[in-house]
This record gives sequence, C-alpha cells and structure tokens, in this order.
Amino acid sequence: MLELTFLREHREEAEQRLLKRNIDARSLLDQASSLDEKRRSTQQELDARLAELNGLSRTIGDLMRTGKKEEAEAARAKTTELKATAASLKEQLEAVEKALHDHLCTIPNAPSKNVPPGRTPEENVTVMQEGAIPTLHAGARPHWELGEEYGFLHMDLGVKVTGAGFPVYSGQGAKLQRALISFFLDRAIAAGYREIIPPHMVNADSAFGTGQLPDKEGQMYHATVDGLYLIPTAEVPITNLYRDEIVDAAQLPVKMVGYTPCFRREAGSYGAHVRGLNRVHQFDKVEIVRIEKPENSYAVLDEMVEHVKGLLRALELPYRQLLLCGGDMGFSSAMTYDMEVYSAAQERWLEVSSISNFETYQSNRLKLRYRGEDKKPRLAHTLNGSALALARIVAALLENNQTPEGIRIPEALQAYTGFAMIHK
RNA sequence: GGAGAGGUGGCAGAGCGGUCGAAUGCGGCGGUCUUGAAAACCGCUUUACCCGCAAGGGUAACGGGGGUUCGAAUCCCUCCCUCUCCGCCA
Repeated sequence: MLELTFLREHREEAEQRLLKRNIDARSLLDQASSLDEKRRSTQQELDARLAELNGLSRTIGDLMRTGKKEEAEAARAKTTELKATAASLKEQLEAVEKALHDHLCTIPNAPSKNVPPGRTPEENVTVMQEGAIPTLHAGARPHWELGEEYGFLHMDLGVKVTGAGFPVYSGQGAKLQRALISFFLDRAIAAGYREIIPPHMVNADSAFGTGQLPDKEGQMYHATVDGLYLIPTAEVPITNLYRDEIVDAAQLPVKMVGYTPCFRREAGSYGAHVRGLNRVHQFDKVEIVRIEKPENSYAVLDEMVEHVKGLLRALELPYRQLLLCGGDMGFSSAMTYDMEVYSAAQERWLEVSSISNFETYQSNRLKLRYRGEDKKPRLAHTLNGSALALARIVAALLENNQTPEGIRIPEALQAYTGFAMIHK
C-alpha cells in the first residue's frame, strides 16, 4: 500500500510516477483523498463526543463517591444521546476506514524515477548482456526431450501422481536439483545472508503483508479448511518474519536467504511456451530478502543484481539483465530487474530471477518499521530477489551443455553434484 | 481429537468495575558521584490516529470480535493462540 502521507504531500509526484504504469491515477487519487478527508473529519467528530462522554463518566464517578445520587442520575441521563451519536460515528468511521483501505489496496506501487514508462514486455530495457550464446551440435534437443531420453526428468509421472506442471526428477536429475540449491545457498551465506527455513504455508495476514492478497488471490493454492496458502515464493514467509516489528537501526540491514519449493497455480497461462520446465506449478527457488533503510535501498538493489550475476557467471550461462518498464512490473514493486538466461535448444530467453525494491509498499502493509537516529519509528524498505529459480536454470543448463556424449555440468557445480557429466 | 490452565508494556509480573496506559522488578536511555568503570542514587523509557507552525491537547489499544455498564485490563459471550496431561502420529 502506498503511504497516505506520501499521497497527501506529494500528490503530483505520485500521479506522475503511476503514469509509468500507464494508469491515469487522477480519479484514483481523488477518491483516496476524499475518503481520507471524510475519515479525518469523522474521527474529529467522534473523538470530541468520546471526550465528552469520558468527562461525564468521571463526573458521575465523583458524584457517586460523594453521595450526590440525584446529580449523578441527571448526568447519567445525558449520556444516552451522546452514546448513540458516538456509536453511529464509530460505525461511520469504521466504514470509511475500510473503504479507504480497500481503495488503497487497488493502487499499485508508484514506479521509481528511473523506471522506463511502457505497457508491454517489449518496452523493457535491456541493461546488459553477457556470456556467449552456445552453438549446439546437430540433433540437439529441448530439455524435456533430454530429460526423457536420459531418464532423469519425468513430466508424465508428475501428471500421474499430481497433475500437469508437477515435475518429477530422478537420479542425476534429482542430484542436480539438490546441488543447485546447496550451491545457491552457500553463495548467499558467503555474501552475509542468514539462512532461513520458513513454513511452506502461510496465513492470510502474511499473504496480505507482502501483497499476494488481495491482488493475486487466484494465483495461490489455497487450503481452505485451515485458511492457509501454499507459498508462491519464500519472499512471503521470510519477509513476514518481520511483520509488526520495530527493529533498531543498528540491526539493519537484515539479510536473509531461504530455499523453498514454490507453488503457483498459473491460472490461465497454458500454451506453446509452457512445455517442460518453462512454466510449472511447483519449482524450487532460493530467495534473498533484505530489510533496509530507505537511503540505502537502491544501492542494495544493485548489489543484489551483482550477486545474481555472479551466480549466472559461475554457472557459465549466457544471460541478460532487463529493467522492467512500468507496465510490466509487479503490483507491489517500485523497480524491478529481471534476469534471463538463454536456453539454446529452445532459442529462448527464460526469466530466472526477478529482483525488486518495494520501497515502503510492503512495509506499510506489514507495519515493518525501524527506529532511526531520532528514535522515531519509520517504515523500512524491503527488497527481494531470486537467487535463483531452479526449474528454468535446469532447462538452460541441460540444453546449453548437451553434447553427443552427455550433458556437461559446469565446473562450479561439480563439487556439489559429484559428477561432471550426465550420462544416459 | 479429549481434559485442564493461561494470554497484560522489550522481558518478568501485579492489578479483577471508576482518578489504570496500567504497580513493582529487570533491561534500556540520560544525569549525579568517580581519574575511568562498577556500585549506589535521581529522572526518563509503548504504539497508532486526529487537531496544532510549535508547545501542547484529544481519541484508541491489556490476544481478536461482540455484549453488560454512566464507566471494563477487570463482569458475560464467542473466536483465536500458547502451555500441561491423555490419545493419535512423522
């Protein structure tokens, strides 16, 4: 949620920034400010009535104690109408507060100053590209065929056991998954992140805190009997560790990393591009999360990008860095870089990481604050990024490194896999 | 799943119908003392919203929601959570 004070004090800026998402925010912001005014006037009125009521109660207490029963009765009679007025005002206040809250929930984060305007992925800006695009031998195949041929990836068994989009890995394929997870975790830990193993299901408050609810309700698996959601990313449980907290400035930055499986319904995204591991309902991901002072958050975003680049280089994958345009960014983000790797057999770029600065959009929902030098609580900035998402990394790794003799494992990973080649 | 106990400020822990945002202790911050430190002593120490340039003032919050009452941390209802015991189980 955008901060009300920001909308009040920097109305013009908010409007300009939201324009980069191609939304004309004027009427949205008008409505927010009129609800806000209504809220404040109602509260003033209510507070005044309650103050009167409190005064009367004190008076009655005094009168009772001094035995002036009749005067007390008279004062008591006066409270009836006041109470009714206060009750109705309270009802109005709650209604307008809810309306304002719900309304603010419909407004996405305001893109930061450097975000390019635009509405489609074509308008994203390629910041850099690195690594040679491999030339494959004749008869090279896409990863889903490789997986079947080598016998380490079984989409069909996933269908039997669960349904489409739930891959089964076996043998060297399973080991490769585990190796990647360990490799990513070790690199993050070496970079100063604290490892977290969070719950894989979250409650509605957590899903709201990071912005999955109400915006992306249909994208999460929902265990309705217990009111819990399967996490779509470790960002949700890990960031929510700090919900309703005020951390001391000295504790910042908070750097956390976690591996979790991620569950996504991907409702409505079926088609030609979703074969094999390109888009699945369950995949593994190592996520880095940071809680930062506002003045540092953009430098930190760059630092996180560098971390991810290091991983991609170590895996010897050709990749490019995209700065997302306003229209392609996630609802809660102020600025997002996507990292894509080239998957040579499909001749496609696959998104393997998304690194975002949410500024105070999440922390405002989370009530995640820090105590600054002036001892006043202020909203912190939150950031997170995939480092990295497995399924697509595996796809690119398999396709790019296939040879007639087998599939080569990048050197950096061999200590983790225990083998240098995947054989039939 | 069954039975019982309990949820109060950063922590521990009182309060059980009125002046209680809340005793006391610990912790934290500031000060006195000291060459410095410790000890001792003194003071301060929640958050949100509203009004105000500010000083300051108002309202709300004792797990959540509802009720009784002029007045509730205190009484009633309900939900949630934690702990102990029993059962079941990785």
